[in-house]
Amino acid sequence: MSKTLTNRNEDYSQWYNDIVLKSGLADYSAVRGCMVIKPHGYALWENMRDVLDKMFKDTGHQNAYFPLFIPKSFLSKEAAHVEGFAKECAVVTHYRLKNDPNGGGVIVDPDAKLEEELIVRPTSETIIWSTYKNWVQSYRDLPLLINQWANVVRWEMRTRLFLRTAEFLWQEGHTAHATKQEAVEETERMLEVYATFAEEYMAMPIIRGVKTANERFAGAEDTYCIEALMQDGKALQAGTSHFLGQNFAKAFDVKFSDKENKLDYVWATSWGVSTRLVGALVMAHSDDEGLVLPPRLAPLQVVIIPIYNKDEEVRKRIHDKLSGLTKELKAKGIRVKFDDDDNNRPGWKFAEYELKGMPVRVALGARDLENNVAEVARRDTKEKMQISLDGLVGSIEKLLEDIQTNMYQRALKFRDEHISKVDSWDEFVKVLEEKGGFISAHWDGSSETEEKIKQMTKATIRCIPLNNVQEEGKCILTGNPSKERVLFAVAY
RNA sequence: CGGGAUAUAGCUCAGCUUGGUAGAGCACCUGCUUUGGGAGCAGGGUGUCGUAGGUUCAAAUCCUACUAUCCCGACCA
Repeated sequence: MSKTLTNRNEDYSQWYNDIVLKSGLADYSAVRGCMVIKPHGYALWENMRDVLDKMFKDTGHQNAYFPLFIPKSFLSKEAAHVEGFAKECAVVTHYRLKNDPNGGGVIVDPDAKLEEELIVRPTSETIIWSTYKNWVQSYRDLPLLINQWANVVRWEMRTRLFLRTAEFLWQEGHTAHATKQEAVEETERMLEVYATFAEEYMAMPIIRGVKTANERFAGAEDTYCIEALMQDGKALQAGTSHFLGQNFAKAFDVKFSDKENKLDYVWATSWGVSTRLVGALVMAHSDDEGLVLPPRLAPLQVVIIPIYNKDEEVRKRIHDKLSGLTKELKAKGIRVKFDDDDNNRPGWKFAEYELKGMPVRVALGARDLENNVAEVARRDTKEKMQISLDGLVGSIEKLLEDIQTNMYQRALKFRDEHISKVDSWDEFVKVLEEKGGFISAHWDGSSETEEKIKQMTKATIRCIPLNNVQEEGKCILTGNPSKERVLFAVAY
């Protein structure tokens, strides 16, 4: 019983840390703010990456790879961009170590100072746009649709496993277009890719929206986002897609000749999701017994556990039956593990696979064999069923789909119950304190008001939902006129 | 970067007040018995007591500095 988790209701943060560590997703590392992603966590990320990668390619993008290091001067070319990232950049100043003449191991060789310092990329707009300058001359070179899978570094003061670490893995798409309209369409298209991924694969409902000026990406004209709601009532930005206008094209002088042979700057987008999605997945679905993973992303979808007894003949029959079942499931493309390891007993395995979030567990013992059934347990509801061995593969296939759907519906219900329409300041504060979740309220559109609300309540405007209903109202704080409601929440 | 806490076996922690040669549980290893919700018995190994100084005959224990981690703030995907 060494792996009991902190109760979700007692201490949500501690529960989150416990579950990430004990389910084997990740571990702390020797480096401040950086984590080790363990095989179970990395397998989850690989599945996310593979699905997204296919979606990117299906929408016409190609992968490429740009350097980890960015010359310091590049970063200062776009004013808003510098301001956004300067405070959290790791800087490389030297390129060589040497033995300490005083015997203290190695030291930085003071003679190996770089002429120009290098920044470890916090994001790659600058290095990429300095390159695009050479790639784009004519409208025939456009659109340029590139994505890269990479690691980035942002020197965060306070880190949390997956949600905010100094180094993280992500993908960043960077595209160049001939017209503003095309670029805006691309921005929206990729937001929709993220939304589809969140809903259909992560089983996580999200709200599509646009950020306010305060929350906008440094250097963007418009930042679109998908916002998810975690079980503790806090919001989490799960993906962003930016319309960059001509800001980077101007900063890096990326021009093209159009059909009329007129020179113009290209229009840009960038978009990204990160390993933060793993944290989102954990906080959206998991419970006090451990992870609950959606079948479409779970590293393993089905675990099969034999329950043997002393009888060698029965043991062999159980083993043969389950080996056969494993093969059949694999043939159907189901990710399955037959845990025939004799070192751990069934009870231990049940608990362990629940902790790891395995969607479906099949157990078979002598008793079941006699009745021609298997015990099938689903992780999302913890329901156990006796299912006939005849047609078991079909039952499991269907069950995996049911689980995927049920997880989404359950999260959707929770999310919808946690969007509160509020029309007075007192109510706003009360709902924030007592219920959490999204608050749909009127706002006068000014950054000052948004900032005040943030200081008073910690709540920020998560987004202005796309296709938002236009409705006359009064700002929740100032009483000034407003044309639409926006979504507030305390966020991760 | 400010406030708080912590640092001892792989993990969780006791020991520190009152200085005297390092402890428990879990995990691990061996064997046997077991196997339907984190097995039982027997035996066994495990330490630079976070790092560096200082006080002392003697430091896990007292003092100083440093480092790291966690929690709470400011900042952020």
